Amino acid sequence: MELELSLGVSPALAKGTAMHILTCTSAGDREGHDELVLELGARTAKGDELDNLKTSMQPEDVQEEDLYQGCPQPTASAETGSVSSSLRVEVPVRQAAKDKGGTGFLEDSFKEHSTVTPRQNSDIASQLNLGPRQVAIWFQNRRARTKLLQTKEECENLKRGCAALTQENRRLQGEVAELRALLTNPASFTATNQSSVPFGTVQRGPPGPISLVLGTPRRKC
DNA sequence: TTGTGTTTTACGACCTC
DNA sequence: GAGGTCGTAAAACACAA
Repeated sequence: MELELSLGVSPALAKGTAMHILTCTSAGDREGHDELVLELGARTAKGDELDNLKTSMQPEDVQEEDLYQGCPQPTASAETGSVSSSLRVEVPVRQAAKDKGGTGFLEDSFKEHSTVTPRQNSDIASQLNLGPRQVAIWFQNRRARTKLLQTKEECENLKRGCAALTQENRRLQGEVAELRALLTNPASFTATNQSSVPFGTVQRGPPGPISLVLGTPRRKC
């Protein structure tokens, strides 16, 4: 008897790349019970192994606690041959990013330099038990995230600047309207609107352009 | 529990040096 | 050609209803 269960189909699976296989094999009859052998492996849909999976998913490297971190471990019943509980494989990079201290080893490396040389890449990969490609992709995505955050920040600054300019524009338009009103009806220049046009008088001179003369503020007595 | 929005991982296409 | 960005899919995750 051999059961093959597909686990955690990644997007790559649909594109013909990676799939995790849990193989459940019946290895004979002992005292009336089948012995169940569970194998966890990784292979692509084409049957070849992937670089990242080689390093992170090889059965001999994988600790059970790592695989089922935060999840109930699956139990296999020899009586029924059924596998219960939900199976979930922690994305190794996610875990690695959390490990090695609070901010994460990868984050620390990124703070030092946002790009890594192939040498640094493989160093980090070996320290975190990840594939070099996983590390490279993590840095790519991290750079993209930084850029996105910067863009958002710039966008917010521009919005703020725009709002301030709009406000200033409104104020100036109001001033222009008041001054225009003064030009058409100077008699309306009362005490109330004097305050809104401080220190200014409108002079009507000889025919030609009308000028606004700014004076000095009057002292209160 | 479920629906929904966000984040993370991974990839292919394309670009640049 | 190596290594970068960009756009995207899908899984994982967070959280409100």
